[in-house]
Amino acid sequence: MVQKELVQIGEIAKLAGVNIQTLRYYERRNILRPSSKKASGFRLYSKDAVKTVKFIKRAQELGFKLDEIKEFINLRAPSVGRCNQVLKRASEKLGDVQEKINQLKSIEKTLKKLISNCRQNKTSQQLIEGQQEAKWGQLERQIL
Amino acid sequence: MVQKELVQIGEIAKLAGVNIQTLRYYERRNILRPSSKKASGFRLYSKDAVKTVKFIKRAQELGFKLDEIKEFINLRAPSVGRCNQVLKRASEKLGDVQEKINQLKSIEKTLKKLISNCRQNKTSQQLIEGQQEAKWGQLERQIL
DNA sequence: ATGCGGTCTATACCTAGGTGTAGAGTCAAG
DNA sequence: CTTGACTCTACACCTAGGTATAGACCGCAT
Repeated sequence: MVQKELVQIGEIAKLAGVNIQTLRYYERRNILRPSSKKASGFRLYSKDAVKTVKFIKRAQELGFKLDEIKEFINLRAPSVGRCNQVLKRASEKLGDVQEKINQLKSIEKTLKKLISNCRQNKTSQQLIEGQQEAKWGQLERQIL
Repeated sequence: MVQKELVQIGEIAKLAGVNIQTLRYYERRNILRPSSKKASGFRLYSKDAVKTVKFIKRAQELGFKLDEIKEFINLRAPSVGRCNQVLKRASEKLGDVQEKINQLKSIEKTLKKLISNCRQNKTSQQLIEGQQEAKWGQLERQIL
């Protein structure tokens, strides 16, 4: 009901910055299907597909597998009808996402300490080795 | 200067919940080396290695590649001496981490909306299809 | 001194997620 | 009605990150 404009696979690939083969692969994996096909077999995508592909790529960088990403994507389209189902899956996903956020925040905190430690080091040039060691030791136990 | 207690590879693998081969693989990749080796060639690890392995696994779930994780780990040990270097790498890493956090937060937000939308749906059972559609459309444009 | 579990190296194999290639069909422009 | 860019299917190949297997060695308890 939007995006009447259909484009070919090469256009989507270029705009989304991925290989054409990747799009065909996503189709095989049932992750992203073209809106339609010409009689000749040419795939036709709505331009929204670009956003979907970019979402997929972003989600991958966040450590989600393609199958998980598929679930994210499925949370919308087929949902009209089985809302309980969506509620369940979405809540699970939300938990995963929040867990990842917490893990990252803990890494963030450690990095910040590492950095501020290092800056102190710089200002008070050449600290006594012993103290230095002790500090690194502390951080080690936090980061790992 | 801590953890004098050295254990064999199988112990670390069991405690960290990974395959023994994985530890040998990490050694080949220079990500995690045993503290020492017996004359016989048996690897000996300090128990801290368990934490390191768990950190590696967590970082992988967050979408970091082994090479990136290696950098994280290297931010500590060899740092005594070249603090500027650490400062630089750590700041870059911090940026990456914060970017990931933001991406995840945006997904989190979308999921929350999806969920609350769905709950409304449930209470006001069977909404008019048109309105329903409109709502899903909105979310789609946010999530992707 | 021997049996048994743990470990060694080396090499082969596996899965996820693509990427490249060949050979043929499509289609708009000239 | 041909040419060049684009696309099709099918299949082979690639990288990262492991995992499995074979054949030999270690080391402690019986």
